[in-house]
Amino acid sequence: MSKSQINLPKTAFSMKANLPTKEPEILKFWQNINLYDQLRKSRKGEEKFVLHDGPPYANGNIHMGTALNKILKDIIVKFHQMDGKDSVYVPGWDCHGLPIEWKIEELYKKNKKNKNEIPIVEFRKECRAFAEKWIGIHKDQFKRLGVIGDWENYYSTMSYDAEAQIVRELGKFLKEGSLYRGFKPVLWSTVEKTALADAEVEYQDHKSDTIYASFPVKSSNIEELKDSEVIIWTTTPWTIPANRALAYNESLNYLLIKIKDHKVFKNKKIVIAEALLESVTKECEIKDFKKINNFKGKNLKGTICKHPFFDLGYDYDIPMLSAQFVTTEQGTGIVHCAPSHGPDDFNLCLNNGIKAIETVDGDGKYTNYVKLFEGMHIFKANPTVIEKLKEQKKLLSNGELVHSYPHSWRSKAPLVHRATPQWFISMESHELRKKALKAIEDTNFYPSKGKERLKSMIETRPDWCVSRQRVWGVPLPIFLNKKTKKILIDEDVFENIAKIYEKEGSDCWFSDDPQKFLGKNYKSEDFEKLSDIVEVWFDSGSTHTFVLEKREDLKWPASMYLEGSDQHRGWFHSSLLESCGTRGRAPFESILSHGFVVDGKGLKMSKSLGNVIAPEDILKKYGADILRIWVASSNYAEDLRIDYSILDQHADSYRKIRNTFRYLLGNLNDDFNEIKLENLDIEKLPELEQYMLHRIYTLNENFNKYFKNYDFHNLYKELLNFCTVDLSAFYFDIRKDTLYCDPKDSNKRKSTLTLLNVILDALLKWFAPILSFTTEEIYQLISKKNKSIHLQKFIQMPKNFQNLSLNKKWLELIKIRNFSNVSIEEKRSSKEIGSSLEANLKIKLNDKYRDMVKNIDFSELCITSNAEITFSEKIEIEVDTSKAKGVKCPVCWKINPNSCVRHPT
RNA sequence: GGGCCGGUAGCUCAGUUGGUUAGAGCACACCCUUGAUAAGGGUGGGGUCGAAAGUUCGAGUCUUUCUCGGCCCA
Repeated sequence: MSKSQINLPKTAFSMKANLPTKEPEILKFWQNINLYDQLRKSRKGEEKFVLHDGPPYANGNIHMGTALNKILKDIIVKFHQMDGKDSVYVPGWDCHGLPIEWKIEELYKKNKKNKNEIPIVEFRKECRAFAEKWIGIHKDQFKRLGVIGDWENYYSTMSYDAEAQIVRELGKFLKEGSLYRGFKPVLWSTVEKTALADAEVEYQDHKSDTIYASFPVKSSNIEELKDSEVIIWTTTPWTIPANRALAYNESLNYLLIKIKDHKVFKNKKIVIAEALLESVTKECEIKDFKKINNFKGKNLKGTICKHPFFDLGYDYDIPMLSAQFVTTEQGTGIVHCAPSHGPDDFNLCLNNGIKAIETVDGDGKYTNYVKLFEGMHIFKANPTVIEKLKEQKKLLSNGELVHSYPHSWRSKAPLVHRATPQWFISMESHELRKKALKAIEDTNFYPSKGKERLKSMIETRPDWCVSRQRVWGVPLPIFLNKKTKKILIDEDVFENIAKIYEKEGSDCWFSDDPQKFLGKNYKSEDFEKLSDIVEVWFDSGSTHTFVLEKREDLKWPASMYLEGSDQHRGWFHSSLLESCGTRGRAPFESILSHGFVVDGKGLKMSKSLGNVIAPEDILKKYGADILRIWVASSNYAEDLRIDYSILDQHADSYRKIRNTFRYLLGNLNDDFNEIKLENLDIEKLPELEQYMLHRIYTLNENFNKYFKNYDFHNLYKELLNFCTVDLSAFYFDIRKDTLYCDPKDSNKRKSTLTLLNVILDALLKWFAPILSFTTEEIYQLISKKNKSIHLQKFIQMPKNFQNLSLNKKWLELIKIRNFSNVSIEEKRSSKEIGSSLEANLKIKLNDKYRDMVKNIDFSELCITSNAEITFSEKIEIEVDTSKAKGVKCPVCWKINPNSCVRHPT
């Protein structure tokens, strides 16, 4: 007897994966066969699945979050493709905006160039080149992850047709009338006469005037307040003329006290927060007072006050509004709100129907909206304000304070918040909020909690400010009539501008004669051309218009938008508003949001913690398929943890899967035969094979169920368990004997090979969307047709694979097998036997099992040399193991008292 | 500081409307195998379900507080 008589597995599929070197070869293969084109051709005319790519910002190397996002997208796109749909993925990039502007400015500084001396058009060209460079880098990094898409025809928000379409979209809002001119406070330098971004601000110590001022109560739900005064504290007295409201905190306790010893406020009643009583009375030198009442902040609701300058013509109502930004750190627990001079104030007032106006001009002088102070510079106004307050007996106290205050990084001058003209899209004028909320109802969310998150943001958000005083972006296509100050609304003009941009891009807005854009019907001298640009969220919020609608290979609305959960505030949000405003519905049918990548302990990755893992490191050490397993096996509904120990575990699982494939290939000798499942004569197969078909059928059902819900971590787990539990530890182990030792023409062996073919086929397809590289490696080994695994479809499992009664029976048999294993293990640990083939089993079963085990050979099932069954009413299941006696067959290694029946010597 | 979401074995995850001693795979330990061999099989140990209090006959599941973490806003 020699080994030549047995059929040992033989395969070219190596045990060691070597992914970091093998994957790039597979990438080349995909490129050579033009996989993306083939994918499109293979599903021509089929139902489309369009996952519209949320454009990453073309700046800096990709990080784990980006990798997660792209891999998740790719997995979903591939799943739908294998499900038979035309599943199209067009990647895109977000290109305009401040971060790139800064990068170029930084370069200027290094080279001692002055931005202001460079023509805008030149500067913008450098921004464009910068973005282009990063698109190229990103593209290679994304491809390396195994992401398949139309990389040659990607989209970008700075392409000429994108810029043109953004103008058309804005034109729609302008025409409708929902895009209006309003005011919003921005950080402003009165020296440079310009707005500053947060990053251009330096904080330095500054000496400010401080005041405690009083606002008489006009009406209130609290009876005792009616002849009292509300006290506020501020470090910017010059904003008092712009006051429109007072803010309190619902959860604070407030006091009404009567002052007995103050020279001006003697016998007056004032309202302050209880927690600040001590500091206020001390600073205002109130020594003698009486607490009259205390009440919760929420009771202040509905209280109306009068402006301290009421008698000087400031005769409007000052409502008290609930706000969470009010704290007891300093002041009085009531904050004076000038919507034109603070972001908090602005938002609070806006939410309560009080809009900001232009109270201060670019030079820092009060405008004619401000009575008594018009033309005065705000930095010189404090003494006058204080004097007037004194005069009106509304000044409880004043002083000075040195504190940290924003200054310009250039001129070092102190900055102010100043309401500047901005352009807004109204949430109400054309029912945008209502439309958006309806659209959310019509959208599927994965996970479902995303719905509430987006909804609550839309419910409370203020009007959308779409203008920025910047350079690198799409110019707002707005002309103002110099005489009437009205916006020019003419579709022909918008279309003319769009046409020009399509040809030459939007740079010309800043350099060319305005007449070019106005066309023949208007004279440029009658109009002022705006130099604001569109905020970048409007750019990316419009991608559905210049990508989904414009491309023949896509569809509108998209089947899915998929991004990190931060994009509920970002791209999901802006796309929803843009689309609801212009098209009345969402540009997506579903939204999938994923959590953030955190380290192994759940902490966010940061340089200072030293817990950052770059995708590049993982690709080098493990390969993309391991990273893809990490994505598939993690629950994206929560934050996703990653560290090297987690990746090691996934690499172990990968090895298990790889060896499962290797067993299949080895026993098939790399000779795969596709089995026509519907022609399979199931009845003729051994029961074990029938049971395995049932398992495959069930698994496929679960697979489809999980896939429909985008529940990949459970899907992956089910596949992995199938490999380890059903195949490796059960079916493969049992059938080794048949595969190795039975004649090649035996029915049982042929049946087993049939199953191996079915299993290999199914596993390859089930795993292909996740293990894109490894399944391709295998597919190339067995198909030899130069076709990709990714062109295949999932297998439709015939209904007759399902056999519930057989399943029930085999669950019992497996239970008996487990009892046998425990019994064998006892003899093994007492050193009586080693291999299970050295064992004979005596299985005692309850009578009820009699029929069930009639045709079952437990020596085959438990991989022992012999197994006897007896029945009894008294027990359930009992197994005795004894050492097999006799001769070991040199072929099948079973021990027989006489010679082996299958392999006679 | 506010809003939202989350914390189940070393890891990745299950745990239905509250109902037996909380499950799976991996990892780990020990053993077997040497015809899947830098593989494969078997057995086993391991959890005060973030903490505390409460509701209940009964809580991983419901309520409150706290704590840790994440995202968004400020």
